[in-house]
Amino acid sequence: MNSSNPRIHSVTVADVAREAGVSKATAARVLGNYGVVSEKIRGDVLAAAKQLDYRPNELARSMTTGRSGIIGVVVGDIENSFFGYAVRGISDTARSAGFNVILANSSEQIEMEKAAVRVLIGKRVDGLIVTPSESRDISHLREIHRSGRPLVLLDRALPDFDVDTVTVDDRNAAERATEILTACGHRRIAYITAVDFAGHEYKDLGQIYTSSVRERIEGFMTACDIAGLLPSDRLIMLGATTPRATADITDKLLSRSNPPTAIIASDSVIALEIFKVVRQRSLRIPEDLSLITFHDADWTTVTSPPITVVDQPAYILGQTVAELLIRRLKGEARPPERIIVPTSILERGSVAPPANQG
Amino acid sequence: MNSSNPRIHSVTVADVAREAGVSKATAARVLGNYGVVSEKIRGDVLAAAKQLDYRPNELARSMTTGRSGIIGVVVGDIENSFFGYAVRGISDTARSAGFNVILANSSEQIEMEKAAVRVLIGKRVDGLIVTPSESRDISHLREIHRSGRPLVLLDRALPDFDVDTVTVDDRNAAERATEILTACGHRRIAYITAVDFAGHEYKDLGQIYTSSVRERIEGFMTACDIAGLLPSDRLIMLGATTPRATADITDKLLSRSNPPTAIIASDSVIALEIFKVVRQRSLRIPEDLSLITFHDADWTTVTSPPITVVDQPAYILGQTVAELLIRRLKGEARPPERIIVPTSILERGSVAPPANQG
DNA sequence: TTCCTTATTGAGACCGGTCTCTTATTGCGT
DNA sequence: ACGCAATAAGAGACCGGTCTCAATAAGGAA
Repeated sequence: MNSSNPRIHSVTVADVAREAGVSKATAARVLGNYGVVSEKIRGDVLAAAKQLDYRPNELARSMTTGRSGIIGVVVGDIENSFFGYAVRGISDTARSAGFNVILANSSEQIEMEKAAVRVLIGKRVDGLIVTPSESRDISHLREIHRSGRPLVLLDRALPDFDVDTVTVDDRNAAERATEILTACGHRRIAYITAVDFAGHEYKDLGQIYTSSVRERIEGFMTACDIAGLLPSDRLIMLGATTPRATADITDKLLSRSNPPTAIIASDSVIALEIFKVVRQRSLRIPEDLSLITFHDADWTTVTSPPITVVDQPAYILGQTVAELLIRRLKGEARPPERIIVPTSILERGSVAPPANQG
Repeated sequence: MNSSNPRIHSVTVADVAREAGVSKATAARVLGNYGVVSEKIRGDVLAAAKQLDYRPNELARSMTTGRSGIIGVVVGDIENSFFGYAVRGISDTARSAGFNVILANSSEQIEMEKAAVRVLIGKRVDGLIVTPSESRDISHLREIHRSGRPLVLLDRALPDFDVDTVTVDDRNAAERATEILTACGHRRIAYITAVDFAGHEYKDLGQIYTSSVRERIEGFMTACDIAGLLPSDRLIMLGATTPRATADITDKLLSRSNPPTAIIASDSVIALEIFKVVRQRSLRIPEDLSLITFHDADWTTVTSPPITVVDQPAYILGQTVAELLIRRLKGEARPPERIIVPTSILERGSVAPPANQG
């Protein structure tokens, strides 16, 4: 990056000091708002600063103080409105506490996540908020922690990593959602999630390295078991990472000789695609297929019928995680906390008893 | 912010140099990847760096180079998915060119916009991308420009401010959208926008300080005039800044003795609210009311009927604006460019001839 | 009036990099 | 074998702030 950028010369404390006829140290005291300075001198320096239009260089300030006033945030996918709200919650909370936010996207890929963390550490962020995309390889997270920088996990807990964490009650939510379906009479239910895995075929939980996904699947299976569903009628589908993939998965599912009578989508992006496929096949919701999705996305209220959702308070989640981090940043020392934010299920019109069939 | 944070001591070039038994300058050369160093020494230094787990301090690097590798972005409202896509376009483009992004939200308020710009300048961003919320007070933007930092305007042009700008063809888009309605037989049409103004009552264009809004209104009015609508039947509504306000405006509009037979919404957030109010009043789209909105939000395809939209290529817009900025950052000197990205209208099912009435 | 305490201001080191300028080596032509 | 150019490594200044410590001035007690 050999730029011809002719180094922008900006006004420094030294310039202001000269203009005001005081030492650099004194000018710095006034401008940096620390130490003690007489009222007269303060006035002089301020006047000089105004005169020269002085703007503090936060970079230089950060260098000496060791504090950058920046919080690094790594999320899986900003395009997903769930994360959008969460990020907004983080930003608002951070700003009102005087912090800025640098955002990075991992696309749910561990390598991109590691790269993002490396960059943020390089930028000397004061602390990090991460949505870990895997629970297997967390060396980079342990490293953050070891370096003394506060870290808070968002939306996904890591079992063997004891650090501040804010999640929703995924297992319970999935269980309750599934229960609604089984109570309604559904005996063959699919759960579609974005987690990918070589082969796309679900075999057992050992494959699943993302904690929230894992918990949801556990909740789903628990509810299925309680209702006495056959294991072969619990259809767990992985790999809905793109609209195209989601459509293919849904298509395949609905083309079976014994298709599921209900589907649970792990996020609203997936649900939207499912909805489109269903409509394209001229199936009716909820008569031919019941649908429940995680996240109360805006579109779920304007479809016909509106969609029953697991409402995750994304904004609050972001707010909470930011507050936790900021408290650490302010020096609060306490054992790691794991906050679980409750969800609620908003029953709308997308669930009905299945049409009777084999 | 008196933190008890015990300054995190990190490994520096000096530490690596000592470990490798070379001078600081030499270590810096291999670590910073500049200058010439013999292969042997390079190996030694790299080994020492690995050994000590050296991580460069980007802050310090930025201080001397004067370049931070950060692009500052100020948008009106990240929650609006239009901006969401645009920001994603910016981030992706920036990252692949080696830049990071700091995001700030102005909530479409000029004072917050100014504050955001001040903070970003303080952080010594290399360049800025701004969605100006007003075209009246742009002193802070002129200042950025004067300071030698590249600035590119996104989505909204500023007539008297000649700087790189990327917008869509708002005037034309609005005119075409309106034309679709008039051609269909509509004679009383409302245009609802988020721009606020004391009194909320539209009087004339002189009130409108946001260029894209202004252009759209101009396009709207032009099409109405061509179709021979009475000026009093061009209903321009300001102040749809919150869901609540939008609902109120829509309610008031539909409660008139002579309600409009068609509505154009200036963004998808507004349209969503209009849709909800319409449905709540048990009116049918398009039989009782035609609706067109700017921005092809995901929900517009899953309603019954799906909504006709002005498709603004938000991601491309973001990509383009970032590319323009990065070219400047790399030292390209050329007269300011104003790029206008074309939009297209996706005709779906929300427009039909009005039921005949007064 | 003299000494000590307290309030201000100044001088200069430091943060962790980059970069210029020197100095010490090495290699090549003749 | 000698001189000169090219190459590699070292020394130290600098970026723009913060912060410690010393120096000076003013005020109060004895």
